[in-house]
Amino acid sequence: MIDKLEFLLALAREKHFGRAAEACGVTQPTLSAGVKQIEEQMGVLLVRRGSRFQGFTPEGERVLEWARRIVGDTRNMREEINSLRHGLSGRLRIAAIPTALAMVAALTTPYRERHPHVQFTIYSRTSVEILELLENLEIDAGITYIENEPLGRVSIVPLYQEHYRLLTAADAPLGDRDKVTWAEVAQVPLCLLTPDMQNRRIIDRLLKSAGGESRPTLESDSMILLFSHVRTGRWASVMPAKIAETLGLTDTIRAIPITEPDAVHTIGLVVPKREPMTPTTAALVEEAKRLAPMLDS
Amino acid sequence: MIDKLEFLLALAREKHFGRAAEACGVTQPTLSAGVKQIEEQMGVLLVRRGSRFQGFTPEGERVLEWARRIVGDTRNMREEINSLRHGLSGRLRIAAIPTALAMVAALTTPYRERHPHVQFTIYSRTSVEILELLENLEIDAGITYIENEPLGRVSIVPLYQEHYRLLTAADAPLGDRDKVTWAEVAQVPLCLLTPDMQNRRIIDRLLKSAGGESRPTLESDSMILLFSHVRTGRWASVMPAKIAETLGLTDTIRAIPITEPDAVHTIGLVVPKREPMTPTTAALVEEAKRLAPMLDS
DNA sequence: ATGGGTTGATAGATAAAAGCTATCAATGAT
DNA sequence: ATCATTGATAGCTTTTATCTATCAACCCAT
Repeated sequence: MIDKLEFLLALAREKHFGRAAEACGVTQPTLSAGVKQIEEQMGVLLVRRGSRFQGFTPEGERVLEWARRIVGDTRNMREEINSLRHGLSGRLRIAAIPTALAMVAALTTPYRERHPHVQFTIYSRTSVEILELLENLEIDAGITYIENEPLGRVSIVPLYQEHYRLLTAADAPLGDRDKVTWAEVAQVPLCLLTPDMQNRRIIDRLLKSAGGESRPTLESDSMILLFSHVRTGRWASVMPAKIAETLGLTDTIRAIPITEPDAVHTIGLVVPKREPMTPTTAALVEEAKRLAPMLDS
Repeated sequence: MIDKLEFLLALAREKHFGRAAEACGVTQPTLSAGVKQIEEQMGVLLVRRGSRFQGFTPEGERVLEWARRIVGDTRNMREEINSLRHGLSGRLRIAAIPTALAMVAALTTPYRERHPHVQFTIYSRTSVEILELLENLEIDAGITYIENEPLGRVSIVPLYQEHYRLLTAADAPLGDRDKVTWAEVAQVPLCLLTPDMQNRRIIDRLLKSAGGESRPTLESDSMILLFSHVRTGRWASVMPAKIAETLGLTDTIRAIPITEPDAVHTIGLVVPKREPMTPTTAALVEEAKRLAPMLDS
């Protein structure tokens, strides 16, 4: 029965019987039969079909919601019992927005000290994708912007505020300043993240409200790429302070605080709201709470 | 898998492989195999055995906790989908303490007006039993004392305060009074519930703190029996006002308010704390909230 | 229109599992 | 010592799950 519910979850993610089957490690007829069996047990059609997958019926959406919970709890049970025997172990799957990647190490390093048998998988994803992954139980925790998160579905631990820096060569325009305003930054050609990233949209908004406009000369979804360009001394970029510091400043490249406003958005750890959590996730939340006061200096 | 978890729940209730199997509608070897299979999947012994059932291991207790949740959610899912198709239907199982039985009709009657296809099963149980039944998913709701309930496990809707009455013949001692004190009541020989009932223990406490002692001339676990004795005119009893009024007063039998203190304990509806609730249970909670202000007059 | 490519359903065979009956071994009580 | 209770085990049967192979509907591009 629980396996069948997993079929349903896979189908919701993949929106395709064949791929869902593959993801579950069964053949397509098996998955089809499984879905049909749930439908018979419930006495309702759950999937809208018509020679191809066309989404779920309203009843299907409800069953899906329950399935997420039931399947999730089953996994949590397994993990908890495992932890009782072997201490914390298993794999912790975390997704973070690119600008937060640099601080993940601040979380994983002390975690690993305490629980050496836990393994990590870290994904770099957009904030929207992170929420989807959380929904679908594909990750255990996300690190992302915590403003306007749908409370009730997730638990949140605030970690730090994003302070922005203008990264530029010391001999470039504005390169000699101790601080700059967003209005000034708007005059400089920038390397920025692609517009599907929330960080980029935030920067766009800040530039716009300072009377400027966002016309980046270069876009990428990789912070490394942006930084490597800045490092040549010929490009400039805007990055959160945390990642700018981590990437390492040379004497020729400066990270200049941008003010008015100084900090706007908060980054936090986001985990599925479910009591009790898995022991590994609970430990991560503990670690985040421990870490938070040390970050926001 | 879920069936196996149900085996475990049955075993926890029945504390006996044979009876648990019967309750699940399978044979004893089948249930034994099911339990063993979960143990293998978890990699831990869950049940302490030794030629007979000896309870659960610590891991077993944890699995049991999860099993309750998972099995409960599965049932809730089924019921919710059913409701989407047929409107509210099914059976609502409620247990109430004896002194609250009289007011159950105030809940079920308007409920039935709104949802005619829902059937009821009402049990008369002690407050302790009610909590056990709730734990084991054997009832959907309880009506009991809500003081010192373990919050977190259950949701509570207060319904009314218990006001006590001395039931006695008009021509018996105290029979002519408009109100009496607990100290005075302590002087009268009474018919009371058996000491396993919380109501009795409450009355004992009230009598004791008024300097009296509880030496009932007659004990029973049935309110009907107590009342029928009072009705002969030769016995007296202490009952909550609600049930005294419902049982019907004659001109020879009076229900005299007992003061100092007047009311102490609150009766409420208690349902498993789980979001979302089954639609039938949610509707019952609604009904209780609607009813509560009308009761406490 | 028509043919190739995709998608999910169906049929038939086989393997896996779940369940039953019958029986046994261990334990406790009389 | 004997008997009753309780849960485990063995052997067999039925049911369920899954696979491979194939089909029908549909989409799209020519």
